[in-house]
Amino acid sequence: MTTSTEENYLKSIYHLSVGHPNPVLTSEIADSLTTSSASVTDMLKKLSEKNLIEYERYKGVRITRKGERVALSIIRRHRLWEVFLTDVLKFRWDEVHEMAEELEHVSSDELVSRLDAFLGYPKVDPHGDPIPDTNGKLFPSGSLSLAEAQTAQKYQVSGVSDHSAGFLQFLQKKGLMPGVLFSVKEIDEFDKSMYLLFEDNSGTFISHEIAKNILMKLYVNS
Amino acid sequence: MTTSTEENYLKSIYHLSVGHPNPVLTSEIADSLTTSSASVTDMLKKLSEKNLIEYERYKGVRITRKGERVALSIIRRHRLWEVFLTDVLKFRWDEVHEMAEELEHVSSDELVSRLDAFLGYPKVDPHGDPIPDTNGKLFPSGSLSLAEAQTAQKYQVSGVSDHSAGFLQFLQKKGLMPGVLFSVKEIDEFDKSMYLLFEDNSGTFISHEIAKNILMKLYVNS
DNA sequence: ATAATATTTTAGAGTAATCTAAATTAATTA
DNA sequence: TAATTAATTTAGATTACTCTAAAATATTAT
Ligand SMILES: [Mn+2]
Ligand SMILES: [Mn+2]
Ligand SMILES: [Mn+2]
Ligand SMILES: [Mn+2]
Repeated sequence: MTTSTEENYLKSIYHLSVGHPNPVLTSEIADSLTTSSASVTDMLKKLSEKNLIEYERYKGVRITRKGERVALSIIRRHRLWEVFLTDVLKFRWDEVHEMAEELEHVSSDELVSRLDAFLGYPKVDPHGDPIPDTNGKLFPSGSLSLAEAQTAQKYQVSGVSDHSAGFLQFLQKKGLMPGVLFSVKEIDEFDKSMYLLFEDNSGTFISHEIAKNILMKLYVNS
Repeated sequence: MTTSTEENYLKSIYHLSVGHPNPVLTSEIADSLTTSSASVTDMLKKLSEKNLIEYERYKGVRITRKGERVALSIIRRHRLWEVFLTDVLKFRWDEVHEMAEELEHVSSDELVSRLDAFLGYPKVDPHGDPIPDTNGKLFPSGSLSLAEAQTAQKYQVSGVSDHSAGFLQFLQKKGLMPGVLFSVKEIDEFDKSMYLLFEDNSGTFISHEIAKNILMKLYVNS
């Protein structure tokens, strides 16, 4: 039905769409897939023909419900495989993306659903991104940026908005992985840098630029 | 380096080669991959160019050491994924082949080696076929056909030579899976059909045609 | 509003894999 | 040995995806 290439395009278009009401531009897709605009135009015609996107030349592209369903199913597979790679095969969170990029195209639905069950129906992937359910429903995590954190509050790291291997390795080193509890001891009023305090009373210093790419939630004792 | 298609061709050529000293014929490859002879000829030229096979037109094809190494690495991946699918995700042995056929092309070597470790370094796949090691070494199982079984001997099912889903389901029903112990109660002198006796004193009847496609080993108490 | 610039599309071509039909070569039969 | 049959290869097309360069359209600046 859909080729791996079509799936990658749909995923890219979906990710570029979410939270942006305007149509996605040809050049944005080309950038995100590191391919030429000419190739993108060809593919847009093909996806449009299959009613997976709405495409008007020179006007950009909007994903349809049908296209979104395909995109979410690939995203589900991608994130479930990432959980498998970290939790079961013990890969680091900065190593799993490339492998999941291949595994997500393995076509069996039954395989995905058994994998989901084996992993214990995880809600988020190793980067804190939510895993769509079988019906393509995605529950928003309600996270906010660490840059918005206040002192005298307890927070929990819930994800990242920069997924690059370098950034992930940096956070690993700092101990800022999803799940980790912390409070903000001090915020510098000039450059907005922060000193974070962990549960064990150790701490770490992070710049505002870094903080912007870390997601967190207010932590409430259960 | 090698595309999925090239890998499938090499695997097919390898399987058709093993135990047959004569070169593999174009038509045999076409049959085994259900493709046209014209397509096979094209691919043979390409694989020959890459020194993965030795090809002389009209004379058939022989796999090189280099080609064999690639084939064995794909076979290793295929069989390890099959173990994962049966042992971990609890698929039946007749369901796993098609999925493994896709998973075997996922390229990460580190993934394969972690999977191997997670599975406990299995020696054989769910169908009793041996799993090549990292260096592409394949230890022959030393199995023989159930058709050669004698009465008053204790045997263990060790594999199959027919891998079709129908045959596997049939054996499942009969309780003749790899690992099962049995002895032969009776062999009909006219049609060579057999009555097999299991450990729990239950038994089953099988024709000579079926027996030929079941592999076994003499069982010695440890 | 016109010109300059940026973006997008089209044109034309290439690679990988596939097919059918025709031509070639090999094997079998008479 | 010659004719017939079978197997294999070549020729010519097709589909999916990609590229560069040129043409078309849209946006921005003067
Ligand atoms: Mn992908
Ligand atoms: Mn992820
Ligand atoms: Mn395969
Ligand atoms: Mn197998």
